[in-house]
Amino acid sequence: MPDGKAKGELFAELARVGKALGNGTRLELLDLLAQGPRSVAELAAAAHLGLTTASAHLQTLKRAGLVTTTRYGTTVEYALAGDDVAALWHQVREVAAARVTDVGRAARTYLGPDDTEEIGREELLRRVADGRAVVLDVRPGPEFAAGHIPGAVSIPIDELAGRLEEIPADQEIVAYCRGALCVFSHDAVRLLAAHGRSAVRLRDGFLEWRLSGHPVAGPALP
Amino acid sequence: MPDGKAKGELFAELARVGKALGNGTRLELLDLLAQGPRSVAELAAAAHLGLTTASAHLQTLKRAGLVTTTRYGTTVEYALAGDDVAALWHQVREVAAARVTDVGRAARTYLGPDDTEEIGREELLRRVADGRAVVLDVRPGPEFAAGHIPGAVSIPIDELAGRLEEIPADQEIVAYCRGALCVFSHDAVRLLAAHGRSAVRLRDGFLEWRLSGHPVAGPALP
DNA sequence: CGCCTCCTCCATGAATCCATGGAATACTGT
DNA sequence: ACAGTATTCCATGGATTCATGGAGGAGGCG
Repeated sequence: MPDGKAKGELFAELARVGKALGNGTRLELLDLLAQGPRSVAELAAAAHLGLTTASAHLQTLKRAGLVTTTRYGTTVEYALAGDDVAALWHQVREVAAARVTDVGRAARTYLGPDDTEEIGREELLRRVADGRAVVLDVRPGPEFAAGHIPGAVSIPIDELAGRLEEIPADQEIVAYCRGALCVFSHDAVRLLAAHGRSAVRLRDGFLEWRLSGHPVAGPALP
Repeated sequence: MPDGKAKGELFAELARVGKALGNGTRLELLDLLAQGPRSVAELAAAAHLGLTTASAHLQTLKRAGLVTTTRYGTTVEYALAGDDVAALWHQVREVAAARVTDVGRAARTYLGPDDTEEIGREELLRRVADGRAVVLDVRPGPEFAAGHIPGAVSIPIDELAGRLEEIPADQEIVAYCRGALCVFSHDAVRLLAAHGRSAVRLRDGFLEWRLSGHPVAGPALP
């Protein structure tokens, strides 16, 4: 069977994509990049990594074709190579959540108790159309700027406690953040509830909103 | 930031799925399993692997939750854990084909020259409905038995040369095999063309047929 | 040109992965 | 219980990966 070598090479090339996904730190960087382009230093800070460590992992991702780089002066901006990569990352999470029992446990540990109500994307649209709810984006400012749900108000989770009065008191609040693995919206709903506000959480987050074809305001990914 | 540990653990758990995809041999096994359940010995033979090597990789896949095992007497049958895993494998291939330039080159080397005509799934259905074409499944017998396109005729590629007369001469032939990375249908179309038959190839293969929600004959995956 | 910022390259030791044989286990049939 | 088959467990050496420091570009600015 002379094609044994060619076949092995083909699968080895495919495995480069898999290898890139085989490290928790890289997945964390990928999750951040799914929200929008970032520089190396920003990514390192957001993921609590050393600069060289972050750079090394980003280059691994780049070699696997999952991210691209653009130079702006001295800074290098990394971005997801395309929405197919975001879809891949989403599918990894889907499979892991469904098949790896420890993922469910780890997710509950990270996200906290299951004490917040969540609604789906269609329900969000319905409540907004009815004028019943305001949509609150609690991600960091730059991520909101890179793209968000149309009509959403941006109050990063760090500033939420001090800016409560900016949210109309007579409306229900629907908070969202990055995605299913993001803790911000959980924290936001708890904080709002503690202040007597009626708040629910969007199931999943902005990544899934975008992947499911819903409209996005602000610059889109290339 | 006290949740740093929990977050790291969560991503590390997710990375177990990625790690499982980070080896060409395992991807090859996954590709075979996407066609239907198989025993360890069958998989080892199909992928030209040592028995212990195949067993070790299959257990890695199992630990990552991508496959399940069922015991039948002394033999252990491995199967994909679900269609979400097949979708993940498909998405890996999509991204790799689009983003890793070497994958395109390796695929061409493996699949051979681009000398065969291919048609899409809808076009296949149209030609069959018109009575113009017969559908030919050239995968090994057990894979056909595990599931196939309704109405397809099974002639494994190894036996095709000796069973040409079984195919009606007045019809066009649409050959398919496992998926986009499977060489059988390419070879089949070349062989049929060399014998003066009018033959085209289904784009992609059975995996994509099933994932896109088209009907399947024979036992389906759990 | 010097100097600063941002990032990449290089080297290193610890840890992990990989393929592979030989031994051990699980189950079947007699 | 015994022999036979299918699979897993175990040990091993070689290769790869990982995090992290320090040196080395690349580009902007005075």
